[in-house]
Amino acid sequence: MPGDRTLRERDDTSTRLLDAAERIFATRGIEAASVRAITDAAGANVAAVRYHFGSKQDLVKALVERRVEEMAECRRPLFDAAMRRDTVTSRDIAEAWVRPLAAMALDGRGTRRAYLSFIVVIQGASPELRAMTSAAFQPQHKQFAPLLERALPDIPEAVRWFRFALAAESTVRALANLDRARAPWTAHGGIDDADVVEHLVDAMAGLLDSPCSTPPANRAPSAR
Amino acid sequence: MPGDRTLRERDDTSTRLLDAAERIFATRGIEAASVRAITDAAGANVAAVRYHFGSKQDLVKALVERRVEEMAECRRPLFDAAMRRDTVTSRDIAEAWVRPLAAMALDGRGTRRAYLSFIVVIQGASPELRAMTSAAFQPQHKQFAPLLERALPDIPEAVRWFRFALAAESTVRALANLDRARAPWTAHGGIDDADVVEHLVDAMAGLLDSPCSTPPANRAPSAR
DNA sequence: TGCACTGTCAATCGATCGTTTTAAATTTTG
DNA sequence: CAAAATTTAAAACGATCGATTGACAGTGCA
Repeated sequence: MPGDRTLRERDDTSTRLLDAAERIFATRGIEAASVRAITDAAGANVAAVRYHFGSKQDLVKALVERRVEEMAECRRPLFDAAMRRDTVTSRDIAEAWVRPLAAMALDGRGTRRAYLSFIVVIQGASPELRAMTSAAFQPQHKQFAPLLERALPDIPEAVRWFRFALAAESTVRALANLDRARAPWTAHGGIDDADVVEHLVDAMAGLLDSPCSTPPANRAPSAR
Repeated sequence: MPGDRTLRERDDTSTRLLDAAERIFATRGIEAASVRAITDAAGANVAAVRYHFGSKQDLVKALVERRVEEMAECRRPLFDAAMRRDTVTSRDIAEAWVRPLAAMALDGRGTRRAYLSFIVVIQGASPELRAMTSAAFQPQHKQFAPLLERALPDIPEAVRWFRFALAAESTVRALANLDRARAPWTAHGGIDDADVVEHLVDAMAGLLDSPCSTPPANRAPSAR
């Protein structure tokens, strides 16, 4: 069955552009990667970007959205299982967050390995692209709120969310470094990629579980 | 005493260039910030960058090194006090790492507040600038190794260092966001800047202290 | 006063960027 | 097959970039 889009990856110019862009953006950064470098790698003409996507920025948007739903579906069973538990632990949350990211970072199909690095470099790009990316992943973030409330009832809500956001971004960056040229800043010496995932789960769980040293009532407790 | 360089900040063209560059690099990123935007903000000519520093990249290097020693001196008393303790805790390590960074991020003098953001945007720049920055801060990283060994004797060394590098980079980024336009990704809703520092210490301590789920002997224990 | 040095300036270099136009080639469709 | 729609290709546009030049003004010293 030729043209089957579910099992076999397509080989359109459009798809080749997306794959080349995902890889080159991830390694060089958004601004440093010229559209000519991308079209050359894809074996296409410079004008192909305008024809298929509109502009360089629209190409970035298409790249972000290409895999958002894929990751949401990967996370859903983990997340639902955690929601169904009687007692939710920080480790449950950490696994539901990290595992789907790790699946993407360690995937061998196509250019999926580069996706997290691509998402990370967007955070260093224009505010408009940052906002677009955050909006695309916001649903997957927000759904963790009830889990956090059940796992960390003694932590103030603002601190809960601060910790989750901190750990969430940190794990994304750490997993992105598996594909990217490792930042010397976070050079994990001699740890297998698979073990990095386990250590990230440990780290995120420990970060969330840490006792809160500041008094919970910094603002006057409203009545009661 | 005119020209006193220890108490009063200078107002050279060179200094004005450094200050303007620190602020503009931090907000726009290294590549997106043109030397013309910097020289305009500094009230100088485009050629001033070449004359005083050599090139745009040399300007970045000069900016990094301007405050490295300043932060090392700020950290030294905290670090030495931790070294002199009989028992070292993860919280001691977290404070010795975070406090000097927070002092820089919350400083009101000059453009110091922008320095951490500037360091962060370098991590998204060229590999050469990244390597240069990492080398500049490497001494301050490496000195934590003996503290980590004493505080976390049951954690494998590679995991210890992985966790420290992860927490160290994460706290830098979080504190940089206090100056920068907050990334929506890590929007800390309604937490004072001073409280963010305390929450970061808690988070880093918890991250370091987390139990290690992977067996310590992944590689065969050599003899003994 | 004459000279060397430091610092600043306007002007411009070559290169590269994202984008656009126009037309040819290809595929689809009637 | 022929017309229509889709896709690709070459060429160039205007803009901006970092880097560089050479002239000009201020300074301190002989």
